[in-house]
Amino acid sequence: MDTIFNKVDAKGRVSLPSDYRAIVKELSTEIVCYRSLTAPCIEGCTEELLDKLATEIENATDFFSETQDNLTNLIFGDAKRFTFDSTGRIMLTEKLLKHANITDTAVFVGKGRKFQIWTPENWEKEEARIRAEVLKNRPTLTRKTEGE
Amino acid sequence: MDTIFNKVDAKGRVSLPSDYRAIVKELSTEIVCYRSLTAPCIEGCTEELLDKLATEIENATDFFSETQDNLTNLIFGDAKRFTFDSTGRIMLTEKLLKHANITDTAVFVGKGRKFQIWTPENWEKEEARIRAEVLKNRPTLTRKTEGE
DNA sequence: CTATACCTTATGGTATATCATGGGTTTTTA
DNA sequence: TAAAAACCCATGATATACCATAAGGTATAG
Repeated sequence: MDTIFNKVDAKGRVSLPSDYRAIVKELSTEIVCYRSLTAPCIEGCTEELLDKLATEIENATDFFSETQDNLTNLIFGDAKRFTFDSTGRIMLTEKLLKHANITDTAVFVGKGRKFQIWTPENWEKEEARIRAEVLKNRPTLTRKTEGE
Repeated sequence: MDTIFNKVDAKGRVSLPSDYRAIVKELSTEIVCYRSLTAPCIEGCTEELLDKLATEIENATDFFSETQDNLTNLIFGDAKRFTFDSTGRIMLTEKLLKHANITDTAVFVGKGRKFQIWTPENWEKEEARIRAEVLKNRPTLTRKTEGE
């Protein structure tokens, strides 16, 4: 949850927001990050969730389907474990940082069970885009959410 | 639940009205707040309610769908947990206060399972708008009740 | 019926704990 | 052996927890 702006220092270190850490901490001290398939940002989650995603893909698509191959290749070929130190920092790789265009500031955006990391500029644009998009389709959304 | 005016101090602290707290207190001491999509106000609810919404979205859309991506970003990127202390206060963030234009007074308005926080001025306008809306529909309402 | 005592709630202030961030040192590895 | 990564400690800022006071409301006793 929440959106948090943290600095990336000269060594490439960045603090994982404490709220984010809290979710993982009980189990371990590591998360998994990979390049987003659809946006110029990094995605992160627990390894547990990624495993779950793997089985979901296996169930959802044909065993021999090209789609499954592509998705698994893209995500699992890219995913890398990051352990955070006693102060809660991780060191992102060049590949990830470059994909998201991050240099000195990382924006952590909560997504429930996973999160994303953006540059301030790109996130600002993305947020505006989403808001416009959702407002346009609001009737549908309202019907769905009003169910509860 | 009625409408309650509370002060916001220099640090952004504001007392959650006791009636509102009572609903949550049995379970926990925290609520979730986020910017309203459609109005200049803050919305609040229990985390439970937000989780429910999240699972609904997960069920209604598939993992890689753009809709799911948009909704989870919008909801969880914006929402933040607020734990209230022994005196029942929470500390609202700059982002939330700014969105609602709140400086020194917060108006709490009950909305069933959730609530809203307005400035006195904006709430006055909103209430007038709602009243006008209801009056517009009054003929229909009257015919219905006269039938009994 | 009124006045007082008690309880709840809001609000102001303060201290403590937590977190993000910077720098230095050691250990690993390429 | 040089560079990078893991580890450790220091510090300033900030949020959180706690205490004290004030105000309003209710119940009970006189």
